[in-house]
Amino acid sequence: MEIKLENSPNHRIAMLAILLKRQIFRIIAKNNLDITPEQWIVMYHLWQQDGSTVGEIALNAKKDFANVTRIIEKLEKAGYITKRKNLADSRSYTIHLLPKSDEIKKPIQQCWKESMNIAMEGINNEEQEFLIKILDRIEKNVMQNLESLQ
Amino acid sequence: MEIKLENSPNHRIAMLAILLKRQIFRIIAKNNLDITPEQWIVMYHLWQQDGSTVGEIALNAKKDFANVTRIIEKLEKAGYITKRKNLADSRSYTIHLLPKSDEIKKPIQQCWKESMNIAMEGINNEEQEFLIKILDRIEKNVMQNLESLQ
DNA sequence: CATATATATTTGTCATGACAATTACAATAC
DNA sequence: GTATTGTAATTGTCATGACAAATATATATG
Repeated sequence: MEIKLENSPNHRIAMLAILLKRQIFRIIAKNNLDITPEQWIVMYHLWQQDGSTVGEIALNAKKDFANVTRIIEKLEKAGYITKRKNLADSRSYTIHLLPKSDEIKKPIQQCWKESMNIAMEGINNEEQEFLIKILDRIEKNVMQNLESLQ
Repeated sequence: MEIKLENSPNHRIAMLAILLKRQIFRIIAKNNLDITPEQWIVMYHLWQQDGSTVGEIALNAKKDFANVTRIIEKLEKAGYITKRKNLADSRSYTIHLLPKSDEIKKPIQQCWKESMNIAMEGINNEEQEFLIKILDRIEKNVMQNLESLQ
């Protein structure tokens, strides 16, 4: 049986993700904010838990350690965060927000909301919750599989 | 009101897409197939419509023209496809599948199915259809917005 | 027909994803 | 306490996404 990509949830999720990324990217650009969506996601995790290590951020954000290293490099150059030697384990660093990060917190959240509102137009709360629940289950399936491969 | 990324459908879709990409990537690698998921998507569109132009593929796959150009370059080097001057419009080229593409069609579809089965475990047809329908609606919202920005 | 505008593709550059290899330090085993 | 193994972070390399700029050819306008 031939595969139909249009009917494949995996593919549809992947493709929609690209479109959503494009959308938030343009909204951020339109607002002249000097940050990318992925950089913002790292900052978000720091807002939840300032002083996290690179590894903790990578695990939370389900990102590759190497990529988080490089995102942090850029955020550091931009003056949003700073790295300190971890006293508890000198292999690692703790990452800390700097005051400049406050400046973009609200505007970037506004961008996020704008993107959400566009994407979710006409989709009611009940449907959104159902969607999140299914995505949860798929994510669990995939995470379990990825972990079993290591 | 603070944003919670865990409850944001946009973010959950984007993150799940990364995990799904990682999964199909590893399944393809495990099977020693010399192709990437994105390269396969371009081939898929050619299987639907051999002789498409770069632009047609980009539109169908909702990809950036520049990126499709480079994916096609790689597929050409790998011997899966070939480019011919478009007689109807000499600015463009038509892209054609070569016999070698047949060799990977079945194995790569098998990888795709394996990835689907893992992701969709425990999620019944009705739920999958509901999911696709909601994704459809979100995609329409986002596409409409992206087009209005041009 | 000549000029202006539009379109198809390519090229350049940066950000990020994947994964492998490396480095530095920690923890464990003996 | 030294050797082995494990872990945190980094670096290298490639694929692909985004977008801007360049190139070649078509189309439209006068």
